[in-house]
Amino acid sequence: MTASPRRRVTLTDIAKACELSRATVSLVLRGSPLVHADTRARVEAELKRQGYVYHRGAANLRRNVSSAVALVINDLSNPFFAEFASGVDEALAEAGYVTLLGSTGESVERQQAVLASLLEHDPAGIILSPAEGSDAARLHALVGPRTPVLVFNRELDAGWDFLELDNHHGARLATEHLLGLGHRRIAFYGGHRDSSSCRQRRAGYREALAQAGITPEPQWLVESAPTRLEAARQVGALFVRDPAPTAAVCYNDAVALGLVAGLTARGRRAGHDFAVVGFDDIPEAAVSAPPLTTIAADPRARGRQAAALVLQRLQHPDAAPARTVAPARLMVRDSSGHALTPGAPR
Amino acid sequence: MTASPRRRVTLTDIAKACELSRATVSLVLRGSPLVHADTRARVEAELKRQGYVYHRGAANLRRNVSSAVALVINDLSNPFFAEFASGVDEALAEAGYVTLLGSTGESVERQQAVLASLLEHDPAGIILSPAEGSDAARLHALVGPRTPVLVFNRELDAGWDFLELDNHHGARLATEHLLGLGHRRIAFYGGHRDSSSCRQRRAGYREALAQAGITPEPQWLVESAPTRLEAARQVGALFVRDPAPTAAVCYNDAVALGLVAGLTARGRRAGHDFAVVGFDDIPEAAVSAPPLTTIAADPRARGRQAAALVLQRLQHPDAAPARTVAPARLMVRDSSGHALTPGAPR
DNA sequence: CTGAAAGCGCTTACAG
DNA sequence: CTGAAAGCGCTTACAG
Repeated sequence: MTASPRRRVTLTDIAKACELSRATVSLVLRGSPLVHADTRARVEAELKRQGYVYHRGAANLRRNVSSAVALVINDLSNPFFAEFASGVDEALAEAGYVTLLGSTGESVERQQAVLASLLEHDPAGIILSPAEGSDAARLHALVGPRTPVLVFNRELDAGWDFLELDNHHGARLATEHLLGLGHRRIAFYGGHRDSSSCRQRRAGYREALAQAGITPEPQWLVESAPTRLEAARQVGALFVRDPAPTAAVCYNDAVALGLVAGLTARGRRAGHDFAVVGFDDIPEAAVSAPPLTTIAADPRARGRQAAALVLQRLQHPDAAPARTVAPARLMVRDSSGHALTPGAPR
Repeated sequence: MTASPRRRVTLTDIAKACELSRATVSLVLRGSPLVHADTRARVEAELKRQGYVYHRGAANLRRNVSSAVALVINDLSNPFFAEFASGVDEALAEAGYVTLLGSTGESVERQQAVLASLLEHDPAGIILSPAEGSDAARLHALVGPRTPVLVFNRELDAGWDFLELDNHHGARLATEHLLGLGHRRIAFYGGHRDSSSCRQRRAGYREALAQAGITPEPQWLVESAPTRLEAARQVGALFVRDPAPTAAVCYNDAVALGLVAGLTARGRRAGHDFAVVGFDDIPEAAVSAPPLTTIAADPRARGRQAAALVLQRLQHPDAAPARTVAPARLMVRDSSGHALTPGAPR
């Protein structure tokens, strides 16, 4: 580790110093059993002495392989995606891959630009959580047939592998939980109707209500951007007319926490006079006040799963596209409160 | 965009199809004005027709440049780092660089491994938020003299650029705010004594207290892992003996939110009978219940700044290492409550 | 304005 | 067990 000059130390430098060919040094690097033990030791000492750093890009170019996987998500400041990215990166690192990060900020145009840029770095595969409004054909034309894509979270009809959360079933579980506690006027709060995950969650909610003989009223369906702040701002919409809902299934936890905050600001208490269920089980859900009843999606585990699926696809490029459904689990905490006492809020 | 075979389309393919040399096609790609307009048009049509994707790795190898920057952080599931990473990625993408992600999970050993792996991908520079207990000499030996490093958040005596938060001043601001509200028994809550950012924040806290003629008692100094959950568990330590503190400066927002939750669990209300100030201003701070008074570090802006600093270093490899201090700003919200009424909680 | 040639740092049959 | 040679996909002086 001499305080060497700026020039990169290459295989050729090591070969020269050891009076060997580059081929032999390369064999040492790749751990070939062909090399004589003494030669190996000499080379390894010299590698260390000169502070050699393997140039994986050059090797990959020659071998026609890639050791990178691109991860394209909406935005890391959404904790769900941060956890997801964390899981992806962890699993990829374990498998010897490096993660190339890209954020779309939920913009279809930025998504095209980001993908185009990442593709130039020759990723072995892509994990893509599509921006809202993505056009499958356009994406497919951009990515081409050589790079496998694992789509996460939002369906995309592009013939790629798909890892989906069980949105429908999760929302059913949430709604049935509230019905079981005696609620009859249950809102579906937050999210945009045109997002596929939101549509699926609403469908599960409607199905559970229908089975209980209930048709949701317009006032029970409140849209909002899927952020805490926006959700907090919309709370008034639930209470414009009596009788107002007594409970809400929320599009996600961010929205649920916003709803809780908005209720507090209006002098109501989640878990006491209004029951709230979230979706995602982000880390804050367990420690918010009150702790949030929610549907666990375990984004970190989903990240690991996405990494595993894309790596598996690299082994079997010609297998049929797979659809994987990640299970949803109800986590009961305080925000959904206790059973409604008969005759309480009518 | 023909549904082409699996083989990669290269410059050579385009050159052949256009009956030109690879050199000319390369000039088209790089936008050289030398090429005749007609030739350019022909080439560009063919590039599109065959779905050509530029292989930046090969070009970089030949040109001896790199278009990647490595970002090594503790963990994306910490929202502070998620925001930071988001800002880094955004600014790097704008400058035409791609972000290589690495997480240490606060382990010095994983940090060595992650860096070694990332270095093999030949990053132009590294943005490193060092794991606790990092050894500067060991890191320097690993990275070598060729790759510039921008250290973020925790000081590291390795002769690299350093972007630091103004921890000392921030904690002073927080403490003076509480003193100004009439508090005299002010705790410093959370964090580990051996982390440099924690030491600096404590020093600012002590300095402000000293200036008010106050010496902190042992009971006022509570250590905890810097997470919400751990912080919530330690709350009892503040109240083991009377008189207990009436306010706390927290190591960071995660800890502050944990403290708020712990207080609630013990029947106390942050902002009413106990004043809480956080540090970082993570997104939740503004929307928690109660909203958190805190020191804004604006991690996304810090991320952009870190990216700018490392890119600037690439232009001036031989300039002296720079230390940049990012300003701290007090954000007053509800968790620090109103002025103590004289004679209230003694 | 275009082409022939060399080379970035590595690997991999193929000889010996 | 080791070496000479070709080649991955690109760029860049240098000629013409």
